Amino acid sequence: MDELREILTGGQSFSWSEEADCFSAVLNERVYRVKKEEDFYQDSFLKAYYDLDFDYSTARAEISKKDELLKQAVENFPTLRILRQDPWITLISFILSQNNNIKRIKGLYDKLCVNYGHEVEKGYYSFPTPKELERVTISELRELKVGFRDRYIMDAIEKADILKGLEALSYDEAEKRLMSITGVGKKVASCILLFGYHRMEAFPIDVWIKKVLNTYYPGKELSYFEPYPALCQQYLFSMARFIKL
DNA sequence: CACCAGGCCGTGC
DNA sequence: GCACGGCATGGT
Repeated sequence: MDELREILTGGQSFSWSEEADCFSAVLNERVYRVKKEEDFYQDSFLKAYYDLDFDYSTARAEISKKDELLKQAVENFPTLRILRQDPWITLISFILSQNNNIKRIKGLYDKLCVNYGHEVEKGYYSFPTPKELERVTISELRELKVGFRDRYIMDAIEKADILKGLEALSYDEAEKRLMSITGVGKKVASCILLFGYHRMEAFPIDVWIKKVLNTYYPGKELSYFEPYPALCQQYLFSMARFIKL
């Protein structure tokens, strides 16, 4: 279950909770419970969510050839993948993520669900829609301990319509529109485009990746990671957290 | 006490 | 355009 833990709770999604014998998430108006990779094959929603159509084996082979660190990464996380998440959920999730750590982001995510989402099964709450958050006040958000991100969330709720139609745009144009939301900079935008729109050309640069790039790839251009920038980035992110640079 | 976490904003140059 | 301080919160 270790690798599944990295994929589901390692920082690309905050929807999943680890329970005694499974991982659970409220998505698509119901609770999903999974224990292993194969559990994703049984349900059409989870199949798409788990990105089963992408040719990961070809990508892994190519990425392994690049260098020793990426080779180790592929060995350590043999079934790593980029989840196909809901754009709205990724927008708010990654606003919450800034200058924050994964454990606390998850805590804030859950508070939003319990306070503003709806119960789809006893004790399980959906992530609130823009409409459910329509009447939220900035002071209510501050009480949930989102901190300085309160006004960013407010702006995101107001501008939620920006998310519609981004699929059709070029990466740069979509990024530009996302960055018109206060609190969405280049890094958060790249996470939304990657995890919410499956834009595999994204390369989110956070504090972990900065350390990896400085330590293992000094002077290298990002084009080094072509043609799988997002996957290389995700492998390196997992490695950085895994090996604790 | 310090420093850090899937950063960004506002200001000053 | 780039550098820098501030920012809420909780953990180490």
